Amino acid sequence: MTALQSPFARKLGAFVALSATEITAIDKLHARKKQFPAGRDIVHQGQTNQSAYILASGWACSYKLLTGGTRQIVDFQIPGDFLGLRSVLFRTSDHNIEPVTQLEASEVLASDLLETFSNTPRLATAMLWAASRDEAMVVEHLVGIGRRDAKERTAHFLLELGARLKLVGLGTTSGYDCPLSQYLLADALGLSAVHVNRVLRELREEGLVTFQHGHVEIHDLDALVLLADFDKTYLDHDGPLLK
Amino acid sequence: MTALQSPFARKLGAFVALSATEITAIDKLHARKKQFPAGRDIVHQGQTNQSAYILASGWACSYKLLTGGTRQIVDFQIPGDFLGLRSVLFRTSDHNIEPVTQLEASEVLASDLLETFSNTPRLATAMLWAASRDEAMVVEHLVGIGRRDAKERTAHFLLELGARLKLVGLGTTSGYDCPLSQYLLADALGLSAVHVNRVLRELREEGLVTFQHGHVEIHDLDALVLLADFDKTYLDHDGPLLK
DNA sequence: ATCCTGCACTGAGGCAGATCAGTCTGACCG
DNA sequence: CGGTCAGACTGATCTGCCTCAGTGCAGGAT
Repeated sequence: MTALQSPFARKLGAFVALSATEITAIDKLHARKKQFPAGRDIVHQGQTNQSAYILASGWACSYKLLTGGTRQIVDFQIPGDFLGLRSVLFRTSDHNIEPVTQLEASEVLASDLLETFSNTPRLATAMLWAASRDEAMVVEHLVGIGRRDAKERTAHFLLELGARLKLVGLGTTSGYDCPLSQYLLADALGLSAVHVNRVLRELREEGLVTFQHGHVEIHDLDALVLLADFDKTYLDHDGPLLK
Repeated sequence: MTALQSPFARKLGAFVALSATEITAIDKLHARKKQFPAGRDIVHQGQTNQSAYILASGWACSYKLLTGGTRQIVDFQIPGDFLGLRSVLFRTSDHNIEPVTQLEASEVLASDLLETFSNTPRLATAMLWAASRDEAMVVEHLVGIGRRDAKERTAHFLLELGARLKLVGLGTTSGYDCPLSQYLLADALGLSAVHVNRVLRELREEGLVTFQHGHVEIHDLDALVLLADFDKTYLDHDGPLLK
């Protein structure tokens, strides 16, 4: 797989039209491929001098732990996503990253990243773009948890995930495979697992969307978008923004 | 006021040691100073080709509106903060920005920003740093709204605000001036104004913190930090990270 | 001097969603 | 082949916070 076809390069290319030199620089970031088993955290809160990773295959989630044992999942990462950018920019990590499935990722050292920025500065701009998109998603989650009720929130979550997966070719408008358990969903949506179960049943019984056996099937996209007050402009745009 | 003394330059300087050329570039971004009255939005959701602003004095808030009329305030901005970065990076804004007080800000056009990045690339890296810090704050709010109860959340909010203001010289460990009404607080914390009032009273009666007449007075920092499970590492670090 | 408006503040009652305490199913295993 | 273990699922009960419907007070307008 060449860099241009890697999900990560495709994502950056959507923001900044990439030159041959820049593609080579991205290639170099992919040098150190590693495998991780599901369930064992690869980054811990408070850990210092941590590497970052570019996710090639599998799903991960980033979460924060509170004293009291509860956790809040901030976001899920899918292939092409950058893991732990903040852990390397600041020297210490403020969150944990746990593989949801077995996963394959390229390790990126802090020095690699800063060197890449200094040699191919447009990639720093591209990363700023990508980070801003991630921030927009976190903001959307914040709004969801603060102001949407359980059903709207769940619907919104499933729609956003679908839109993201479609962008990297892992889903269609009508559905996608999703390895998340209801427990993980609960930790992300700020609900109890019990309630997630109930809400999923309601959405299913109303003929909007089915999430069973690791597969999400969207039956009535329009009704779902309406229910969730979903606006995908924050994920989407056409063509590189910087030539 | 020279750029080095402007809160914005001070903030970027905390991430990347700035050269004379870079300081001049920041100076140029401050060329177009503007005034805005309190209460009238300066950026609207869905607006395209919007400028960004560097806040020189006064407070603002960024929020999202939901169909249904409720809003969620995502964050407050204080002097030195960058307003509407996402509105210029993506061509359309996904949020609103409202001045909380009368404010003074320098307008930054999308072209100015991209030109600055291309001429002084290290500033793109510095902005990536600043944006990541902002994201860390949004993540902290997400965790707060998802997993902290009203009292913890309010305490955490007041502590974070204090830490941020201290960094730009507008507050001390024992207190700071704060022009936010309980209604604004409610919109930010995902509570009703009524409940904010109750929580503030409880915090006051327990001798932890007083918020009255536009001033926050922290009486028992340690107890407050304990209650809120507050960890300021995500805001703090010593010295530029990139020489 | 009084009215008016905005903000702080209070109590009663209701509901969304949590918690508890289970059952049921299918996958894996010795 | 039964044992066990994780995840999906359910009903009963509890609770945090909201909503509604107010009062009190200060500063500015008339």
